[in-house]
Amino acid sequence: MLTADIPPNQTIYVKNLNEKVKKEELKRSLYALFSQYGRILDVVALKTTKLRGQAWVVFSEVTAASNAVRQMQNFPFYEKPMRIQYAKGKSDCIAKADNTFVPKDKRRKQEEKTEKKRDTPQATTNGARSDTNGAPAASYRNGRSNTEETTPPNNILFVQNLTHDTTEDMLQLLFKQFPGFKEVRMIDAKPGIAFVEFDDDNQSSTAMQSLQGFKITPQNSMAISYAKK
DNA sequence: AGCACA
Repeated sequence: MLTADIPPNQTIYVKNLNEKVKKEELKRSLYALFSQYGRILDVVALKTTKLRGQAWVVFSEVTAASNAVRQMQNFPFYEKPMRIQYAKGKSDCIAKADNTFVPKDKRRKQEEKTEKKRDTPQATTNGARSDTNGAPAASYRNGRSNTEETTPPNNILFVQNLTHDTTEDMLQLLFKQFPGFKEVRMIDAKPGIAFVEFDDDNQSSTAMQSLQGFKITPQNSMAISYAKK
């Protein structure tokens, strides 16, 4: 009965939204509002009778979702207090990145008790996301959002959420347009990520800001952070 | 109230 016994999910489910707001505007506003908590990979909203007034916001990190659930709870949004929970299932855009995406035909009994995945994505080389996991953290402050508050600047960027067929050449095309670009490095054993090196921190930062969230496919946005030293 | 990805 407790609506809070849903396990953490990098996607949040938002309800009690003002149904008069048009879908595109709603999505843009949700994106803007929740961006302060981390990288948003997707926002889903449908206006069907069953689904209006609700939306899903997909973050690149579960910790971002956790902070959003806590801190934006009851936030007055278009005159109505948002009700936020973790989503019950995995978003398609995540499943696609996972390679666990199942088209809607086998969707019936996918009740496999998530046993041991051999491709244990355990390798969160991502960088110790020392997010405030339990502490209310600085309340959302509007304005210049410093989304990269976790890892100190580095001339090397860490790129995540790439599709598994992304090549160094593709990334080079994107990053070489920025001054100071040196090289792209990928690791065969770890598909989906890459390191991109620049001459200095300022140049890497510029590239990061410009390409942050860049969609390599309609449903895959690159998540860029500084590499760990 | 309502948990999807047209």
